[in-house]
Amino acid sequence: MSGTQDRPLRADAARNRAKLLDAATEVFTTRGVGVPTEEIARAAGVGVGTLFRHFPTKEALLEAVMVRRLEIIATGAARAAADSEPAEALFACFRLIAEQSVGKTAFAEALAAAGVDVHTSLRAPSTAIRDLLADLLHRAQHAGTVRPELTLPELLALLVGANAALEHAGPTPTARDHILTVLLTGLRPPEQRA
Amino acid sequence: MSGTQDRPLRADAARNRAKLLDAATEVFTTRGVGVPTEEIARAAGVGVGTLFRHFPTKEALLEAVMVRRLEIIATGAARAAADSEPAEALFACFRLIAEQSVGKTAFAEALAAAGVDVHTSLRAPSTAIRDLLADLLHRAQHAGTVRPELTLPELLALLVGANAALEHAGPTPTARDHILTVLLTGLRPPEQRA
Amino acid sequence: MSGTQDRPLRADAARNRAKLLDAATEVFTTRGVGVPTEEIARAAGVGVGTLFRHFPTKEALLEAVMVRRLEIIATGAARAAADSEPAEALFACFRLIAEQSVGKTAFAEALAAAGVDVHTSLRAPSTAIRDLLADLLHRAQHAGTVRPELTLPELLALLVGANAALEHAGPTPTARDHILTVLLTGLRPPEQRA
Amino acid sequence: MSGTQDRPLRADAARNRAKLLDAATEVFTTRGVGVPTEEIARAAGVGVGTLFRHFPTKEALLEAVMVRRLEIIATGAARAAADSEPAEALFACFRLIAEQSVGKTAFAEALAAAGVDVHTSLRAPSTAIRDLLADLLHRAQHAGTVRPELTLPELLALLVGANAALEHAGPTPTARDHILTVLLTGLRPPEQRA
DNA sequence: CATGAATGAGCATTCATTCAT
DNA sequence: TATGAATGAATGCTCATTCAT
Repeated sequence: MSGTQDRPLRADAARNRAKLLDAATEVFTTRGVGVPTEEIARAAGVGVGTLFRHFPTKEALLEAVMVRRLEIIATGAARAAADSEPAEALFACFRLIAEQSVGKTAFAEALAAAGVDVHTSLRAPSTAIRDLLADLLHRAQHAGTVRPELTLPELLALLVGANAALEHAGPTPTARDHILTVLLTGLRPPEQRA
Repeated sequence: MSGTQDRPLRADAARNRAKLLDAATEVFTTRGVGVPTEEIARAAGVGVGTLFRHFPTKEALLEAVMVRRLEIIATGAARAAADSEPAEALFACFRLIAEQSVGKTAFAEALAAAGVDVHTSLRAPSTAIRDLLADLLHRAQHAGTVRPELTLPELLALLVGANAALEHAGPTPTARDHILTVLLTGLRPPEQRA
Repeated sequence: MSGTQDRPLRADAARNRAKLLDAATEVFTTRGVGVPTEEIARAAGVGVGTLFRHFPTKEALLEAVMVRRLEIIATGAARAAADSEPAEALFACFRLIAEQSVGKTAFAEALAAAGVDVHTSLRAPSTAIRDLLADLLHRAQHAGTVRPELTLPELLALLVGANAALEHAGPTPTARDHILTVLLTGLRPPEQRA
Repeated sequence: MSGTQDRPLRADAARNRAKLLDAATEVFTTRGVGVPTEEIARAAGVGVGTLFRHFPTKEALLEAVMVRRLEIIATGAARAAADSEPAEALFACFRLIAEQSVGKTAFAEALAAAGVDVHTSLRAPSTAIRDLLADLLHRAQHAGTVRPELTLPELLALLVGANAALEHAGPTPTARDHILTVLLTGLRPPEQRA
């Protein structure tokens, strides 16, 4: 269930991998993708060597960070899809993505890639999300709660846009609400009202 | 009226400056901000030395590129504001910004900065845009054609979002239209219809 | 007791640091302060990266070289002061400095700085030297073996001058002796004779 | 009378040459030999192009500056030699050189070169000085007013040393006097007194 | 296996010198 | 002829990646 099957991974090695992933997420998020690998290693409390043992490349590390985020989103999105009616679930997805992407335009780019090419390890989770959204979109359109002319790629683009807008809006809840309201209202067909 | 008063600039020097600005815009846009300065110089058909004579720093060059974009937007936005009623003008601004920002998340960040700090030379044009949008927003809200609870920062965030969404959507006109429609419809107050 | 407390430094790292210091001393001395850092790295048999890991700046490297020289001088001067009577000790200092400064006007400048500002790490050893010389000067003047009107700054200037003269005189022992004799005789008060 | 015979040099060209020489002397002296050529051109109130028309190389300019200094010294030294008895004339030379060399160890190096190789244009004036000093030295030694064992190279080295010492001592007249007194006294033979 | 020192290609920037205006 | 813009080799420094300890 967790990607490629390497041998089980010794307890401490697994711990280090996790520490690295956490540190990388934190550091990439707050200080950008430009930070030296050494910083990340330091933040994780390990040496660079260890970092490179777990992730053969800086890019691989970045990828792993993104995979994890995508998995969280996929899980959340699946839950939302099960619990609510389609348009509400879509709303929930916008929120989820926005939350997972705080401070992370670079991440949006990755999500963006969901529509096109991606590094292999991103394929699985992003396809999952994509399929789920496709399903929600169709169902909502059938239910007449989302504009019928919207295509999946357009919806993905809007998700990326939502992410960017919320990232730029900062943490104020009111602002975030207003922005999401605009987007969500816009998604509904003309004869509907929120 | 246009910043620091340098001497008029010799004909060829001006030509080179322009070539550099064009090349930088192109290269930064298509290949990101990470490209070596030498690439840009080469693309402009000049030596690195020339680049640095005109822009003392890579950052300064980036800034100049952004200033130019902001100025184009400001001009276009002003024209739109004069020609149409407020909500339509706002619509026009979304388009303008999206067009000027093709392939340019970094640029969106700059626009974003319109709301916060900026390098001095970005101040003027971004303030101009900001003021114009503030005016349009107020007028549209008075006219009842835009949701009354929206604030200027929120509108700016939505602009950034629109930019990101359109950038990700690619050049297909239909997709772009659908996306803008969603956003614009969402901006209108509940009792209005597009 | 020797400045900033870094961790003990791994064996090979220490070896490289030493190699760098030696190479830098040699290269700076024979070819001037203008040599590219790469030359120094090559001379030390390491990569540039290593050089910059040990000394964050070219200037820092130069400083380290000077600190070492000053420390050697300080040690030797202290020994001389303990062993001989003041005027003789002063004589010994002139020699010491001249030996440590072969081919090194830049170094003289550093010593010069003993009288004025200096980078922090040069402070300690240069102050030590300065204090020692101050003491020797006073004692010699009390003993009536050095001109009473001479001040410490003047003595330092003469040291710098001795250094320059000997550097220019080259290695011939006779010439060096003659020069030192002139200087030392000059230091004695009128009613004394060498 | 002024080195290589180029065609007479138009009035304004001559003026520019002079301005450049003055500016270079000033700038090299106060800010070191490292200053960009453009600075010097600016200080002279001309363009770089003009600088390079007059002096084909930065080094050539530096050389010209030194030649002029050497000529001044040579002239002064000649006058001193004519006016006073040998030891006094030597004293005068030390002063002269020190004055011409304010802030200029680099210059001392050049003078130093008087004893060895030199760029061709420095040959003439430095030889003149050298010959003059040789003559003064011999006469003084015959008169018994300078140590008999001193050779010309040693005297030159002492001049360089004097220059360095005075440069380091700064402008205070007392200090300069004390230093010169030490040196001059040291030059006298044991049985003499100042 | 972890560590952190070593490596060196890569990059921004400077500056002596040339050449179009 | 004077000007100052253009040139590009050279330099100090960084950072992903490797490897000895």
